[in-house]
Amino acid sequence: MSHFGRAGPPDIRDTFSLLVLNITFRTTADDLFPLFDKYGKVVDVFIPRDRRTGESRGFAFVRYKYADEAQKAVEKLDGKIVDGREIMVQFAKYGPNAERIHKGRIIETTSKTKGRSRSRSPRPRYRDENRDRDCRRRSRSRSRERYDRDRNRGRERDHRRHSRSRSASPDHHKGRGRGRYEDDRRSRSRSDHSPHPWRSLSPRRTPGVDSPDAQTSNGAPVPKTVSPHTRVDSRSPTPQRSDADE
DNA sequence: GTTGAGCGTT
Repeated sequence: MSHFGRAGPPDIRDTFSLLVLNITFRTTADDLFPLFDKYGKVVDVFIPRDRRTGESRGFAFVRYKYADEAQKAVEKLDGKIVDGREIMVQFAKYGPNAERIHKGRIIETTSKTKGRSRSRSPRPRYRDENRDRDCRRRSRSRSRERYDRDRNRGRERDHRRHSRSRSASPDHHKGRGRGRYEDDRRSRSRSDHSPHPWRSLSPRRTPGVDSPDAQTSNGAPVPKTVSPHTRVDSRSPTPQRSDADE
């Protein structure tokens, strides 16, 4: 009973799962256990963490033995400042198994409440009036993007391997982008440095005849067929890419 | 070393 989650689900017969959100990434199950255990009998505390980094995802699941205690903990701990962050405690909606949830929901209002005869709303909506709104409004940033991207990458990694390896991959973009970037940079560098070297030189050096002079003056094979098209240079070395890419 | 919407493991 020291490490929750390590031993897996101990016993979920009549336990109520509470979802603790907005907890710090440093908060561990051991830190939440005493906190939640104070308000009721906590059978298990599990904090889903990343498999790659092992860091907490920012939410934890607290399993209570009795619904009344769980409800009490929700009311008491919801909005409590833990580790400098306001945590949000609410009943878990989605569970590892749908059956469990179905049962949990029923149990939530029939198992232990039958003796209490207390009609409490299974849905903690009361906290949506002042807490949720404030909490959501107070913080919302690009973190979701990062997580979303991370999750997609880890999950769709297999999928992408099977179907498509190229599309919108930052990794690929970087690996291959370098080659293209070099070309692009080369062409752009020229463009930036001198947008039209032959042009400014041709008309000035040999007004009236720029074709023959441009060739020898620049020293580079620059026929009139490719004068204003600077991109052709960068696209030339990668013809298949353009075909496969788009 | 970081981040902040949401829903879980042997």
